[in-house]
Amino acid sequence: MQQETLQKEDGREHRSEASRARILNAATEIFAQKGPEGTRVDEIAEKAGINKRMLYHYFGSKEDLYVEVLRNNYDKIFTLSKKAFKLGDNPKENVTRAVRAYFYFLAQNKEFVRLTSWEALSGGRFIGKVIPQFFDLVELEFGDIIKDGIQRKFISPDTDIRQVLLSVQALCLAYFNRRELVQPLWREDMLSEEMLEARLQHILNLIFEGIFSHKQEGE
Amino acid sequence: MQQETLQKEDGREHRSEASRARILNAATEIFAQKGPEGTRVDEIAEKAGINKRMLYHYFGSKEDLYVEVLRNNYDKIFTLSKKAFKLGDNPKENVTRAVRAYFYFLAQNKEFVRLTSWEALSGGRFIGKVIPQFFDLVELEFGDIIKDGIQRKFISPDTDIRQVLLSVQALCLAYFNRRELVQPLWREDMLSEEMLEARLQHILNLIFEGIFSHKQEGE
Amino acid sequence: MQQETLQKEDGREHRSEASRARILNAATEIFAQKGPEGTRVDEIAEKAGINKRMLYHYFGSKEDLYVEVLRNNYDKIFTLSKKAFKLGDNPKENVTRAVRAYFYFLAQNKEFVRLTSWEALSGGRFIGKVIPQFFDLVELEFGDIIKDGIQRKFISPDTDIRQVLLSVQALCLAYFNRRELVQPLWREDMLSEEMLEARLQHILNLIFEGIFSHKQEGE
Amino acid sequence: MQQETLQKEDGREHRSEASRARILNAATEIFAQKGPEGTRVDEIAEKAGINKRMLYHYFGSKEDLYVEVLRNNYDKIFTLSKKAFKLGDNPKENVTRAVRAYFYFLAQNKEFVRLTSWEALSGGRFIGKVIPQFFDLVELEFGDIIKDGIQRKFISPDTDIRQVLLSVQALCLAYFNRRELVQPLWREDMLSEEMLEARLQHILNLIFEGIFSHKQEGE
DNA sequence: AATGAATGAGCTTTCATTCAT
DNA sequence: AATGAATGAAAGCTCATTCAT
Repeated sequence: MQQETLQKEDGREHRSEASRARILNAATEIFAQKGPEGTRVDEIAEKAGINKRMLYHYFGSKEDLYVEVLRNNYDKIFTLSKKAFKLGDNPKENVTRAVRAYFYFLAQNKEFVRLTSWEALSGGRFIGKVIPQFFDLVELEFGDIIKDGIQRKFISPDTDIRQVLLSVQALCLAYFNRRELVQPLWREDMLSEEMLEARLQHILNLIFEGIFSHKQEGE
Repeated sequence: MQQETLQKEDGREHRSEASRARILNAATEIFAQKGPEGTRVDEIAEKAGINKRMLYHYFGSKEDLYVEVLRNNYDKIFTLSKKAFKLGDNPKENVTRAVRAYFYFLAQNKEFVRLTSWEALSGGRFIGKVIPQFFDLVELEFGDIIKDGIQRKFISPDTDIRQVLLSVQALCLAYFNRRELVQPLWREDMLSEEMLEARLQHILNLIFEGIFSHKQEGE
Repeated sequence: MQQETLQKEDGREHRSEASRARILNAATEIFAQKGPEGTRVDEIAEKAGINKRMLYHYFGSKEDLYVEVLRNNYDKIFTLSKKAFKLGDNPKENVTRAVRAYFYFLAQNKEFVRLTSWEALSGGRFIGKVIPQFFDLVELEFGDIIKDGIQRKFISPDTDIRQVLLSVQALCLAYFNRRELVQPLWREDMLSEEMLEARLQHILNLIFEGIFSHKQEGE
Repeated sequence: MQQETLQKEDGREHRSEASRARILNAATEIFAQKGPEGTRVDEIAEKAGINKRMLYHYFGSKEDLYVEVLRNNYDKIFTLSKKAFKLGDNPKENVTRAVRAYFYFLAQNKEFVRLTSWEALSGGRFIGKVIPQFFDLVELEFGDIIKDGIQRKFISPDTDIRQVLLSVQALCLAYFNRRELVQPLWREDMLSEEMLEARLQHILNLIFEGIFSHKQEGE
């Protein structure tokens, strides 16, 4: 079914590559918006401006196309994690840098956020085909940062790294995930630069300090 | 669409009520599992052990049934928030009590968690019909707890309550939401009593202290 | 199926007779309005204010009920024809009397008009069960009137009686049949006493004189 | 609903047009036979020899298809009225020509006759979507003929044109409408050339003379 | 490489009818 | 005599997929 086009380095057939890309873009947008079940093949074809038949020509089936969309999006974060998560000397700065990178990646990849959520709800039914040993690749690198923080005694030694990873992810993702639901109640545009930065600072603050002021607590 | 068969005090329509309830239960389970689009009416009917026709008799349409399922589940958390969020004297204890109540409510209402998520993804398309001014009703009460914490100077005055609410919700929900995705990587059963309590402690710790030990930081 | 209630002269069970009558009335109205295919059994039951089950108890099936409705309505015109079509001495008066009787019968039996039309369209599918040798019983008597008119040389001897019957029927029926369609174009209320009488006069005039004035024609 | 596939002058979509036409033909026949309620979409598809899906592709819904069938048939009589109802010098000939044209149009358009009747019974529910200001377009032109007859003093000045139109229509339509019902009683084939002509002559005679011989009457 | 036309399986919904009391 | 609850068959409609060019 899944006809991988192998003509990448022969330089001919721009048309075909272009068509394939347009399908993939359209599919990404619609799958992200409506989920795998809610998406209609016709809608993708129309949005891509190509004949529905080509979609099957290039991707084999609706499901295969969806998987391809997932792969494509996970490649992005894989790339990010490779680049942005260098381990520096200062654990706090390491965490700050990584969370910031992750948070703004999500801000700029709306589709990624939603695709992840659909996947979470379908219990990773499809993602398994993309990343057999799935977990957000980010976690690997980020895990190392936490480990390093523990070794350097900045973070308590009995910290469960998995919990931390889950929490950081949740704190970042939720802002975008629940945005449509809560936007009506927040006055400001939640995607404005200021609000994004405000959310990031809230997250970092939470991670480093919690919300309870320690002087009070220490009394 | 004839939702409420009027009780003519002759006590005979138990059957009717029972059928209605069985449909609602089956629907809750399947809608939670597969989402509004992925759910098949036949499957609900089969699971409820009734003729498909009755489903339309009692609920009018698939969509109306879904909305009814939502309403039913939101009633539960509404009840919870009324009961569990009394404001006591100690802000830290208030928060602890509320978070614990919310977290264990989620632990015990798997369907609620998933229904919420489907709704978030569909941009609250249906929930609007249930709660016109939608937001997790919990937020209202929980917000008061935070406000009180600020007034008593346990929480910094420039704290954005909305951010806190979003974060607490995210920290609790994510554990159940992403469970299916990450379970393979965690050795223990994430729903065991110990693990649930461990997660709750992690969340409370994060809220009160953050993950960075302050002595280290303070050096 | 068709359970003819045979308790007519034992005087007991008024309730049952009453129920049967209410079903028949409701059915008559709705069948006349929407036709055999467009009618819903539930609607009849609701209008009759009885349980749907009784409908089956008394009439066996939807179709049998429809046939019963037809029989009931044809009885009316049968009765009419027995009463109103006495053969007098003056052919013109005979015709006038008969047409008037028929026309006003239609005016007062809206349902009869419509039921006849549905039957005509279904090719007498059901009426066959009521009147094996069907034709509007009126025709028999009216036919005699025309025959008499011919014998007395008031009507041309080569007149085809069947054509005349068909025409008279058409001229009367059409006024009520097409009323809903043309009413918007006629200013007056087509069912007012004046307009009814006007139509009757037009029909009689047409039958006796045609619409072309003979003086002109004779020139 | 995508009714008109735009001709891209490459002449290839004959198939498409042909399919559309076959659906329309099949639909016309079956809707005429069984009425909008009695018609089954599957039956149309089977008769047209196409997949049911295409019917929805071309026409959107069963109801829209029905409306299209109506439009299509009313176009025919519109065309007729444009062509056949020229106003000549002799009123009697004008009427004769028009009635003949109308009568034979009905004889040759069995479906039109029945579709009109279904519409009349449903109170013009659908026709409204086709001809907003509905009335048989014929009436317009025919009305002019009568008016002209009045002006030239061939027809009495107090004649109500609406009544005449209604009557002429009724006299023509009824012959075809009630044919199925009365055919068993007439020996001859009512659709034979001779019988058609006989009916037309009867109608014309009725219009011009009435059925009562004037010598008798005049005595 | 690309397309318009077509399809079959399956979905939601409706309806006349019967069961159990 | 009367009823509320329940049903199976079939209706209208949709969707991913393939055929023919």
